[in-house]
Amino acid sequence: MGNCSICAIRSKAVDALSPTEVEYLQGNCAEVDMKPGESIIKEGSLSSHIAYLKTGLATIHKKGVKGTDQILKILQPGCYIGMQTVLSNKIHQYSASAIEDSTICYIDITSFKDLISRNAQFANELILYLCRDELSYFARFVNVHQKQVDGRLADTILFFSDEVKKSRSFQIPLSRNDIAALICATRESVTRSIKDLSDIGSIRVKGKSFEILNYDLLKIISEKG
Amino acid sequence: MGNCSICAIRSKAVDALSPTEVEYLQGNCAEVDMKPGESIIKEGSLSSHIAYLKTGLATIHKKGVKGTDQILKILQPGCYIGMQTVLSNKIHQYSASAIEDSTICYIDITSFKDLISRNAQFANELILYLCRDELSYFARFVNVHQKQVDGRLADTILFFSDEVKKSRSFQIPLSRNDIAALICATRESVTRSIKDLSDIGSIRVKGKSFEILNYDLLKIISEKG
DNA sequence: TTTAAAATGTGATTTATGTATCATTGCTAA
DNA sequence: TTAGCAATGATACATAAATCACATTTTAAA
Repeated sequence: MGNCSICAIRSKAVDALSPTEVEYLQGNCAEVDMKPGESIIKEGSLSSHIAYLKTGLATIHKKGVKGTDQILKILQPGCYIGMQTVLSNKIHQYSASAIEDSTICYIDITSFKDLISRNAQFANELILYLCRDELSYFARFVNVHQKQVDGRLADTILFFSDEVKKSRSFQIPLSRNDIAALICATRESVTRSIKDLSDIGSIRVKGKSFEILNYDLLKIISEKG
Repeated sequence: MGNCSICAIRSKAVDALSPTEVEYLQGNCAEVDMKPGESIIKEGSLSSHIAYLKTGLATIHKKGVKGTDQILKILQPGCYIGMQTVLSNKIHQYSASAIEDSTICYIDITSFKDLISRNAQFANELILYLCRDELSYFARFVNVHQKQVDGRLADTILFFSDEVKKSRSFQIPLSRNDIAALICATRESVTRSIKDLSDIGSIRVKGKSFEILNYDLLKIISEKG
């Protein structure tokens, strides 16, 4: 069981809670360690808890008409998982899985709802969170449709470098198939695109290890599509 | 100036306000009539108000790397416009335009924020609204990438029939270009796809007038992609 | 270590859709 | 009405990316 009051990466929403409320939250949440590949929440299952990614890295993914999953987002510490579903629906509308060693806090949904109606500032922070989150999907939606595979792959590599790993040399903890599901392409196209970007000298890739050799060039490809 | 307290299509969130709060809201909002094509909010502009679609029909759209706009959503009465931007950002991240005669209520953003921090139930309803909204984008995101143009067009026709016009025979107040921007295709593909769906006898189309001849067939195309 | 299974790379081929071009229709306004 | 312009339809062509099929590498297991 974690201690929410001293949690270093607790959300802004939790910051808005009173000590008593934090204690209440803490009493109704459970911390779980997860290995890559483990399922955090599952599309189609009944939702009794919402999850909070405390440490690690995860994806949310959703089944499409073709039967395969599309990765909607890479989640970093500080993300709520399943909040949209829990509040407006009884069944999870998407899945989430760890892709690195992660710690998840499962929060009882009734308690969570309780806090929302009791503390307007808590609710307010959640609204901000949801707004930001939705705007990021808008940008992603438009980008994915106006860029071709090379541009989308460049986006992803830059995202991992700039936002996640904060380094020019890093591991992307996704299979080629996963990357394809993320950038809306096929495994083969991802392979070819990695080759393209390597051939022009913008990146060096070995398995899951990526290194950015020419950041500006990669940026250009990302921006022109 | 509208009268929020007797507004027939006011949001659930406003339902949660006290009479005094409704009066406060009313004092800080302005009702505007709009013609098709008129801009409700504009991407890149400073946001001082959020909008509420009282009557009519509108789109939200966002500029992509290619320079052209992608339509993110068709808005029906009861939708908030620019809420995501206003709460987390100073600049509108997307545009909205009327596509039929519409009535828009512009709400002063400071007042709106005020109400959120004063009334937890109001905030709670907004959270529900945002959650539902985001989930709809998840579904749309996955669909658009796993269906081809015929399936996406079928989706759109079914959407207008089932959700908007509640009839098998109706007008879609969008140009071919607009439809293309909505289903992530080109004008030419839309034309071809309309011809496809007509040829198999699922629809009859004349200009902007659509009639569904074989609902089940259209549904199959929508579902199989 | 050896073997099996999964993931990845590669090339050939197909296909859906974009691009380009031009004809036609319909609408707006004088 | 007629001119002018935007929207639409239609067709030929180009291409990005999917699909298919198979080789190779990596990983996991025995």
